[in-house]
Amino acid sequence: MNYWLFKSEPDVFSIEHLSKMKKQTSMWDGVRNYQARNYMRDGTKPGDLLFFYHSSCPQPGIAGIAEIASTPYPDPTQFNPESEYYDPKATADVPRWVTVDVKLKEIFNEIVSLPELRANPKLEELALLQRGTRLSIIPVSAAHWKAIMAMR
DNA sequence: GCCAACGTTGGC
DNA sequence: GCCAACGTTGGC
Repeated sequence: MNYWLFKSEPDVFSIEHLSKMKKQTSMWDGVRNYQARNYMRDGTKPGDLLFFYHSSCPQPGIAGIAEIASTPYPDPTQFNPESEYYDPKATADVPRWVTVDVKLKEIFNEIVSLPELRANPKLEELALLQRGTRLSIIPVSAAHWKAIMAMR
């Protein structure tokens, strides 16, 4: 069982959006970075847990928890010319991007904010907090997961 | 394969 | 809106 952190801009898709979806489950589409895709394609398994992180917003931080609810499959938006995630170089035979379904597990009463995360000495090596990390899919160790769960 | 120019991310 | 730090693109 692995732990992850998935980033999303709440203006586009927030944990509140996820809570209103049918079965509180949604496809996590639009990942268009190779390293993030590789984590998603090669790393995520049904039952894995993820922190739902809100970025590029007034209060950046971890808003709650979701569960990986499918195996990875081709992201349909890459084939849709109407989508902002359309990739003309992707074909049905050779898809380039993948997605997984995620299911809501818990919304934190209060966001565990980025400054709080930075202030926790146990999280010094958390990949999210390293200089230059911009990945939207980031692995989280069991120890880091536990430390963050204690902060909510 | 190199690298300059450009685009994106994301905190502030 | 600014800017640092990446990633991508494309000419050569």
